[in-house]
Amino acid sequence: MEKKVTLKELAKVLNVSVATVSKALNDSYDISEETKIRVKKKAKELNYVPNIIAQSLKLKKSFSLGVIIPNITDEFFARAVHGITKEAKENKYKTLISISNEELQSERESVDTFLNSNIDGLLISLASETQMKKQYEHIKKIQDQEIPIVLFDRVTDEINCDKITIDDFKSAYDATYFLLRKGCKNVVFLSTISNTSVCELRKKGYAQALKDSKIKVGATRFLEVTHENLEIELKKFLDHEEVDGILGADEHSAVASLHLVQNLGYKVPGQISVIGFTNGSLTKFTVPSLTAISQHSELMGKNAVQILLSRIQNGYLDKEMQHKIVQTNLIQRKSTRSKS
Amino acid sequence: MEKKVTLKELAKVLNVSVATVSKALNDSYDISEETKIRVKKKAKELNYVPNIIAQSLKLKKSFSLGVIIPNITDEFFARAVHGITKEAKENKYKTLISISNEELQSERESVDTFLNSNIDGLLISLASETQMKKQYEHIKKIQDQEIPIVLFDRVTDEINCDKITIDDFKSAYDATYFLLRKGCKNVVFLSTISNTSVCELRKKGYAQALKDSKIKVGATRFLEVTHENLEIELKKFLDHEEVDGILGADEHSAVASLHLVQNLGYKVPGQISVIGFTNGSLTKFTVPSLTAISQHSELMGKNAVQILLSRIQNGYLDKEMQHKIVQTNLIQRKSTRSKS
DNA sequence: ATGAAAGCGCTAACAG
DNA sequence: CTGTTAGCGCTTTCAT
Repeated sequence: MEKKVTLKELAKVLNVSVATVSKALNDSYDISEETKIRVKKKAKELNYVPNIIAQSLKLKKSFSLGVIIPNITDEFFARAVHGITKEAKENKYKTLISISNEELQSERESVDTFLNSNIDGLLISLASETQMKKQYEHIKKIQDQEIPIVLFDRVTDEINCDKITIDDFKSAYDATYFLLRKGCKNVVFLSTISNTSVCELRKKGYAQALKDSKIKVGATRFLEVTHENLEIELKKFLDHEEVDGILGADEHSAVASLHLVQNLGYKVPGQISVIGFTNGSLTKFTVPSLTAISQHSELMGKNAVQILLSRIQNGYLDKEMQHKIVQTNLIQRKSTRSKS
Repeated sequence: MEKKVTLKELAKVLNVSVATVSKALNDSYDISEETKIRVKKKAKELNYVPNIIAQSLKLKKSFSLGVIIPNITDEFFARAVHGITKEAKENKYKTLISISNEELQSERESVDTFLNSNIDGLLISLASETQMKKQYEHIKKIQDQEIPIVLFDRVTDEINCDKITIDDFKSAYDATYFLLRKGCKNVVFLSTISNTSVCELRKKGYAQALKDSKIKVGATRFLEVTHENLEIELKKFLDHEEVDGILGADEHSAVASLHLVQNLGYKVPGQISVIGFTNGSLTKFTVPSLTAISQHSELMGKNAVQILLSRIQNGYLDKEMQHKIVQTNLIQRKSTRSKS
């Protein structure tokens, strides 16, 4: 085993003090060019790598960011994580990932772990249970330590911190409007992500679009289901109600409903049009391909890190908390009619 | 800001030494029951949390595992990460995640980061570029430090460490055999994950199944493409060749080909049957639903952590390296004929 | 049963 | 420009 070389050893070999070596390596002002070069050369030669743990202890800074996401199989979050890890890496930060599985308790545990790991900042998208129960003391606990937080996607007004989301209201509004413009009159809102802030905002956007419609359209109808009962609930619903458009609040509800209604004999988009949030990599392989709202999740992750790092570097209360909006766009495919 | 309480402060409040507090909290033998209780009570009262950084420095152990995966949008890896983080958390280990994006250089950088973060162990699924170029010095560098490694899914014989995979050969063999049994005669092997160990093994399994066939079947045909050119290459291929079965080496190739061949007018499963590796959550929503090989990726992640932790706890060279095989199974859906 | 002291590897006053 | 010293928070011998 190749033993790790420390500052002390470097110092001995170079016949200087530990302090000098440390300063030289950190490009301190008060070290001569000459010795800097000498030290750096030797450091490279002996394959010196600084011990981050020791640095952390001394500097009270761990160069690590905590990340908590509700789940990772949803491609939205998978891509967000990709953006996050990439941007963090480029800034020499490590990322500690924790998946809450939509559970409040799990989120609390992660916070505790992160807290005694001395993370420098936290990125979190809230679990549905957390949003439903409106329990945020664990988040406040982080803020008590003056550790900056960036909430992304699933946010709440009850926490004062930087935030980044899409414009859920507007995106849903636009998508609904799009369906109406194509001639749909009876659009239903379908979701498997009840109790999340994004779902609530999307519901409002959808409702407002119906309300603003100049032509007469059906009432607002919300169908909130789970992955498990989606099929049975939607079927029941279709038995009673006239439906010619579905707005899926998440990728799963869109893909699953697209599948189901066709199995039930409806033509898509002939009789029913479907639009879904989240433009996952498989949406283009459904039959027909799915019209979807692209959320640019990777970009959101990247921006979230940037905001967090700037907060870390400039101090906790440097300036007003910001809420950044990432643009979305509607990718038109074949699950919606092409003309009214 | 609520200041963090340290051992020193606890000691002062309790009128004992720092050493005593530390030992009491760690349930050391040579502390009286009485003081243990007293100390623990006070610790809880003052909300004491140990500083892991300091512990790490002292114990030369960071309680963190490094994880490197080739990508995260592939549901196989997303689920594996889920299994990993969950199992690690239950054992009080943190997970540092890095995505190599299939690039060797990125893998190297991650290794360096991990190395000076003093990870206690590494979980890695190799990037395709790494496997293609057979460059493993960065991995050896980890082993030089006697940090245990578990290779999962994408492995190589050139690294002596614990491994966990599915039986790629057998799974492909069985899937191919399944197609033949259903009457397919001209099965093509389609992959977008060329240059990976898993792809090579699956190719061999497929080839062997054709070879072992008692009835006369077409020759082995491998079609290795990228996400980008899959469509054009497969189309070209179908123009010249007779095909009544497709074995997709990865989810993407299966889903994309299922989609394409139907667009080209073939009936599935009437004229062409399709099987894919990785039983992602959307495969059941393709039309027709996709027969797939379930890889139990979450379980694989969990087991990988267990193996790694046992190696960490029992020492680097405790016993022979093991190669664990996770069972797969074929989920029969509608993209393959139901009888011959 | 408890405590004093050393030290993990590093940084940063401060002194020279 | 360089070195001495103290100390980050913790664990662990070794005395007592």
